Amino acid sequence: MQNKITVIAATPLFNGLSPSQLQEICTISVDRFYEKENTIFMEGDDGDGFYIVVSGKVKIYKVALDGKEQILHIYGSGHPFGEVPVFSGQKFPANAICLARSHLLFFPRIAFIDLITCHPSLALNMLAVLSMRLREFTVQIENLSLKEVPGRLASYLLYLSDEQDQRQKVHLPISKGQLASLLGTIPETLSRIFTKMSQQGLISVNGSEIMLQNHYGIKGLSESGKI
Amino acid sequence: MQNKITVIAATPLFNGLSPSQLQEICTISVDRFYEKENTIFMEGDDGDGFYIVVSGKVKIYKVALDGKEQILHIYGSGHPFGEVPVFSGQKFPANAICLARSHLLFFPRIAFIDLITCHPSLALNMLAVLSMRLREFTVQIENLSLKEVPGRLASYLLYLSDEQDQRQKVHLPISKGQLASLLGTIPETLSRIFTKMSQQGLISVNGSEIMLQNHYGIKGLSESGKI
DNA sequence: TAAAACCTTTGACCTAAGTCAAAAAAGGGA
DNA sequence: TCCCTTTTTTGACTTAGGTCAAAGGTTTTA
Repeated sequence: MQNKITVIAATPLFNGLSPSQLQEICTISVDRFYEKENTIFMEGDDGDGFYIVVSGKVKIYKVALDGKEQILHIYGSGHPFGEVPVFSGQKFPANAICLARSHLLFFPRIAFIDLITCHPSLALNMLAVLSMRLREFTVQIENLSLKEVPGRLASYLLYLSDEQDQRQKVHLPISKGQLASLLGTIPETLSRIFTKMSQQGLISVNGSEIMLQNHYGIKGLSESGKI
Repeated sequence: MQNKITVIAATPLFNGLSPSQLQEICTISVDRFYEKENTIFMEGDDGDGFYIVVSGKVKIYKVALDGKEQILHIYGSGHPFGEVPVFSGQKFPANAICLARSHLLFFPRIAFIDLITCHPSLALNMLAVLSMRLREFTVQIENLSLKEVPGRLASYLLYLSDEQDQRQKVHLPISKGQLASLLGTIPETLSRIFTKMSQQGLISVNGSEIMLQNHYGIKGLSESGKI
């Protein structure tokens, strides 16, 4: 299981831990394999541990009664998720499903809490992870409440540009339908906004490749939130 | 400073700590007093510690360029806030202002991290606090994205009903203008929805006293999210 | 390679909720 | 108590974005 210790060592959550501590962490983790579309957990389930993505892609989301969904996160290699029930003692607040064949590590609650209790720096790392997630949520709330859909799309494109370290061209890592759900809208609306932004010369779209033609204009749109 | 140790002892964050540990916590905390409308910190400021409300009321919020605001939390006695920069090492992700004369305790970052390092149960408590906050944010995102304004208001009234342990009558703890901002809308829209829900016999409104006439109907509205 | 299944786009239409303006009501000193 | 300020409500209007339906495109699979 070469992969496993490599991913553990590269995960920010385990930054700064000694090799023996990493080995300990590796020992308590359990490999879990999922096919595409497999559900990992559902809102309201009891959580007796959390996960880290080794490979694949995981979607964390909420659903309304009418079926509309809001994506909270999409996580790839190295990202932990599902920690809330571990520390709050409550149920999962959202659903998790695989968007691709995935290899996850599962960390059982009890063993992990023991580990945290002995290793303060692991506790501080986990506090940092949750804090970063809180920050991400404040951004998402700001986007949903204070920006219109074009502003949210502009923000997302800039986020991708930054993440992929590409100033000109970005690649959408998910389908446009899923992107609509991440941005709190529907595919039809997103499609129209891609068209409008193309007409305005801000971007040009070719499938899931987006050319950022006017970085400055996109930035303005993302900050003002309105057209 | 009788108040101070009493509040510290009653705060969930410090649950299960020994009297001597509580004393230690009391020692590192710094009293801070604010008038109504005083700013505590602003988005982008550096944070070198976090706060707990002893008395008064604090609003955590984001603002758009056009001045529209979205309230993230309103905190009263016993609630900690402003922890994100302490653990993430980044700036404050939102603004904090007092809605009334307030007495706060400030916990300097360095001293508190030392304390956490020595007391694993304090670390676990803080992890629980952040986890609960993540859960609250998922609810807020769900409300903003998957519910219409009447559904959000219904949810909020049920939340108050639960918190105030009053099945029939609830008291709005903030002005209707601030409530609009908490629910991600504007005062005019909120006012119209109060009127509509009254006409439907769900509630009756008398200033900031709301009678819940049809608990079952309100629940349905809050769950479906749509009228 | 054809056919099926799925994803994306376009068009026509509708509606929740925002904007602007003004009136009404409620607090808060002096 | 009265006046001034702030908050809340009401009305007329606009609009972002959702709904429904159908047409192109892609990708998968048999």
